Amino acid sequence: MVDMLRLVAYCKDKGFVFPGSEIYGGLANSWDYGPLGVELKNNIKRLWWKTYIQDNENAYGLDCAILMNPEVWKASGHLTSFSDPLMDCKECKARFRADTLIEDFSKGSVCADGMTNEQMEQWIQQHNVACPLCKKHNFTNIRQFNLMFKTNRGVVENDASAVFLRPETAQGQYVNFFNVQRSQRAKVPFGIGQIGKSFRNEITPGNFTFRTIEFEQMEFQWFCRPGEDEKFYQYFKQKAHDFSCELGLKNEELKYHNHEKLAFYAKSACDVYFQFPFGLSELAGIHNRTNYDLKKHQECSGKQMEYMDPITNEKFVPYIVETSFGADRSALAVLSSALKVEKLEDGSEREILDISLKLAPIKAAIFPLIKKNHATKAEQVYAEFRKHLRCVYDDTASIGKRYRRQDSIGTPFCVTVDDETLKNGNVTLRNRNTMEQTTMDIASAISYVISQTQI
RNA sequence: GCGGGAGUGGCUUAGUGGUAUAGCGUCGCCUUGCCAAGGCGAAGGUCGCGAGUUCGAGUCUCGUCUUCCGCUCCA
Repeated sequence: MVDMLRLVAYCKDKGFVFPGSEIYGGLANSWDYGPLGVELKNNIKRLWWKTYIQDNENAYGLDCAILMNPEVWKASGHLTSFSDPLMDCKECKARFRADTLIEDFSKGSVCADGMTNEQMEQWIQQHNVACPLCKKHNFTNIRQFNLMFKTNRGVVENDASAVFLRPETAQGQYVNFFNVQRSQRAKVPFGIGQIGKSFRNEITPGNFTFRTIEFEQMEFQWFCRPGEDEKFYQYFKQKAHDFSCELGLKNEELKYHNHEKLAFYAKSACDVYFQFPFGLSELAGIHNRTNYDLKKHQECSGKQMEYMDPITNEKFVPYIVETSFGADRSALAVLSSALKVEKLEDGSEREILDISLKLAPIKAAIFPLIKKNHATKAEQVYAEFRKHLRCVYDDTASIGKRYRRQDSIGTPFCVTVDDETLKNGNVTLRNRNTMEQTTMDIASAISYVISQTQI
């Protein structure tokens, strides 16, 4: 596997990923997908959609608003658990939560929950609270650290108009549970999925596109009867594995970790880990969230969230098994897994993107064998191909160099136009995986490439 | 957020206070009948950004942004 520096350089060089706002010196943890990157990511999203929505019995798509009623985030717990009052010790540089400092110092006799930041600062000063690590008394002021991005609705900046950019897409599926159920006449168990951007104000440097302040999630929520949740949880663990393999990730690059320490909403949780160049890290998560979310929304909204089973006439708040894939992480995993560097005999190196035919950003490249003899015909062939497939045309340099260029970005098929094409319309189709060359007419070549590469 | 490195055409890089180097890549022409051949030519850099010191700064100082390594944090 290539190292991270090489991968980042490759991505910029070929047009997969560029640093965000680069001409202004960039913006930390933001990246732009280039011409090839957007094709790759779209292919990944299409494959996910096909796997989880299209080719899945009783599953429905959704595309929710990024800005939601702030009450949603109260109900989900994000407004409290995503927001920490932080203080740093100026002496030893350790960081603490102010409420934890107070509660630990008072041995639990003081509850800091109702205190304002000013009150907490005052309390810490009055009681001469020492740094638990270095025992000194030199804290910074409280800085409110909220993982959610806040913005304002309307023209007046005040708390009444504060709205948040969603930190996960899942809540959109939860609040629309009955809209989907009713409009689609869906029966539990059924699933709702969506692909969309989420935003988190992360402080951690990000390992390229692995952790960014703005990222795309592919989330699928399966709503089921209480008691069936563990069965479906096992089912979706297997499905996540199958999808990872369909991305072209190899068995030995994937690891599974069942959580013992669980988040407040989950009954059981499993993460899919991928061996990234910087280490083993999370690619996806499967969570049995129980009926926690819908019950919370029932409490907070006052709306009934109980489903009436039309066959048994039972009423229950559905359990939810969530499968959450990172779209950007998936793209990064695919690139990490596929990029190979070959050492040649003369000491130079060549890059090869050994990516699956379905995910390849460019499906075919069309070449005239000799520019001055075959360019006109080749341009016509290109015009035919691009009606059906994402493809490119290249008439520069030698034919071998053009093959190598396409190999370096994972293009599965190269189509060469030569004298024979001028005579009888046959082109030469070269397959990157097998290195085989076959001759066929243009229409057959297009059909064949479509059949091999479409999702 | 803390500590320490780094930033010169797309990439790699020379340059230790006196007019900005080269290779690769890219583009054009010639050549080339199938896996990075060859020849000729061209474009592309206010040296991350902003101040300061100096007659003069890519080079020294300060700030700032980005990035890498190590901590810290992490639904």
